[in-house]
Amino acid sequence: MSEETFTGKITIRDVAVRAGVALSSVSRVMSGHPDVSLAMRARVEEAVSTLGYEPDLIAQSLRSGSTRIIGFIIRDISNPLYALVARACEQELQRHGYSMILMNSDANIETESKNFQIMRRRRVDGVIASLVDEGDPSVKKSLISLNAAIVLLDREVKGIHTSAVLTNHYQGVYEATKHLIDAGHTKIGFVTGDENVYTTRNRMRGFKQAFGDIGKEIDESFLALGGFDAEYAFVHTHNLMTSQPRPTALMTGGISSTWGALRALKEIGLKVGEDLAFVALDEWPLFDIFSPEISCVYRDARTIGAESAHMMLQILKSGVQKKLIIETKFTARFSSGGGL
Amino acid sequence: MSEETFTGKITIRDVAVRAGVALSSVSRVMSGHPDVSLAMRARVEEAVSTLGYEPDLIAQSLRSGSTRIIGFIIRDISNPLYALVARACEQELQRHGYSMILMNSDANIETESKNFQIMRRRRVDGVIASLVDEGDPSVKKSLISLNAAIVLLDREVKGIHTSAVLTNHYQGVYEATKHLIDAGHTKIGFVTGDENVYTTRNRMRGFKQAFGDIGKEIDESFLALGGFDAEYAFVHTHNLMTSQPRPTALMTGGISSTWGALRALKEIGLKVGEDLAFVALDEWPLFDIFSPEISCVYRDARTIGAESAHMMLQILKSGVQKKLIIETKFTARFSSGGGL
DNA sequence: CAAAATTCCAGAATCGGTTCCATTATGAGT
DNA sequence: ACTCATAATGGAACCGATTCTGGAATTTTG
Repeated sequence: MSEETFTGKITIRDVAVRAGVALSSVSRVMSGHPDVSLAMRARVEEAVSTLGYEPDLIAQSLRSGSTRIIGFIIRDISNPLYALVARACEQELQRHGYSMILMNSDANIETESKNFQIMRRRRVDGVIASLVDEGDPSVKKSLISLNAAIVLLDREVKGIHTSAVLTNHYQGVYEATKHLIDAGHTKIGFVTGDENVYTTRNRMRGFKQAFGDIGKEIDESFLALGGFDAEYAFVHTHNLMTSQPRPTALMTGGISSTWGALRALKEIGLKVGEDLAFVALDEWPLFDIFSPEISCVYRDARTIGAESAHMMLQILKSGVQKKLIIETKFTARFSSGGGL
Repeated sequence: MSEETFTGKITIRDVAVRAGVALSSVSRVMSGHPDVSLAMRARVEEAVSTLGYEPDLIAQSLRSGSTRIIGFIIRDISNPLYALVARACEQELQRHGYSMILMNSDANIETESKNFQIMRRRRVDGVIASLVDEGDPSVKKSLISLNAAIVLLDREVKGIHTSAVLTNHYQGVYEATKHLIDAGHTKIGFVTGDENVYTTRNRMRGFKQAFGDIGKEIDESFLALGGFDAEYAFVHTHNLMTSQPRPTALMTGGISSTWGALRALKEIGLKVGEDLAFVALDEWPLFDIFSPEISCVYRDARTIGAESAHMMLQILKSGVQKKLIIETKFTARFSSGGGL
């Protein structure tokens, strides 16, 4: 009685002593090994429940080589889209007995590299990541030396075969651009991150295709593909919209970019849906209370999160790697009118 | 050469062999123990760098008893305020060699309880948590049996002394309410979560105080304190604003509540700042591009995150527990006008 | 009823480190 | 030169589990 009250940490040893059996027998009972008699099972279970024994996951990890931890590396969890992905992913992992270690790379390739190193040293079973820059030479090394399962989020690394959840931005952006072109726009600004990631390249494909359809080239001077952060979008939206000639329509890729751009437009005094046509790529849950309503290309973040977890679990269980494409959908609202 | 290329995992043993010294010596060099000669240090370091040895954190954890992992349990990471807290916290922990395991309790007391159990079994060094319900009997047990450092976010648990980062909601809500009362409002609706958490109780104190100042009691029928989720806020805002008599002003506590309430108002067709005065408790980063602009009570999420990490590190280092109060600030904008 | 097969369990090795202890080599003190 | 303190090192125990091996007890078989 008094022992149970005061003992700091109950180990398998304590259980073995209490039940009067060997360590190995306790282990067998706990893991459901067949070589266990009914009497043995009963004795051990009695001891386990009265002592309140809970196996130590650290010790199990060391011995088994599996930590049941999945790393999750993204640019910034405070981006609502990533937050939704992370949440859905974590729930799904939790359900299968895995925990998630979260790290923000902060759009910094060195931070990301360190994150991978820590994941490696922590011996995580896998990493789900949205890389800062697919092309950086350090990335390939990080992924290989990680020595764990990998699922990429909207990324492709040349020369390495990994599972990935990709988004069909192409379709949504194509439709959005076509929508603008059909309305009469040809001077369309585009503010988003660098082409060193799949996301931007895939979006640009859709953008170019829509122009190609009418036999036109895009005007490079209306492009600002330098960063996903709000600050970059703010500055370049400001520049674009105060230059001559200025775009009559604007697309922004990523929620932070959209935020930065909308701030710039507000400061300049341009009203979306009136003074210019505006389309956001990636929708954010609270967009629906915006006024005027924002036209956007939607993708389901929850599905992305849940599917990335599934793919991870599948690799861990059966080694099967695959790519999954998530569809996007353009919805025209008030903001993509006007501007002409 | 060929060994280095093919070997799967390099252990301290490999290093010891390569350097021709004992395991314990390698360990001493790695940990910076003083009992190491210059020659020894050089030999070991040579071996370490040519083999690319990295100590295994699992093994270190098992032996040392410290995992250098901090658990982070919140209702929902997709709440932007929590996301900002988590991000700042993670950065600060990372900087000091700690990693963060993230878990969403999903506003569910049982999920939260399981989360604590897993944290315990993973032997995390500490947990930073925003509890679902301070009063639930299981919570106290969870916290005690966790056997780790604890920092609570905006929570107080009776009978347990823990560190905590608290917010002075009182002041901000008091000012906001006074602002509405001064404008002539007496029928003020309040939609937020349950009083089983410090956050709501502290907010209600400010709310009541402002009424007390003018010798009035609050009207309980305008209160809806049942949940922080958007759905609850949507339903109860709808109810409140379509009943007779209806409030002329509305306050919502928490970003999800604000979202749900704004959706309901939009659906009903009531314009904030005109048809009713509106104040949001908790501001989120993208508020600034809203139109009309929302009056709100602000608290700095980044500071909360960074400070919670600091407090955690301090407990771990020196065992010092303390409470910290974060101030709030009410800013009147367009939305809190009108309604009369 | 003896031999063979089965069932069940204890003991030891192992995962990859850290740390205590004993031992040897070195230098200082007288 | 001899003792004593000090510095540096190797060896072994240990953290808390899992799993392999071998043997005892029990059951099946000829």
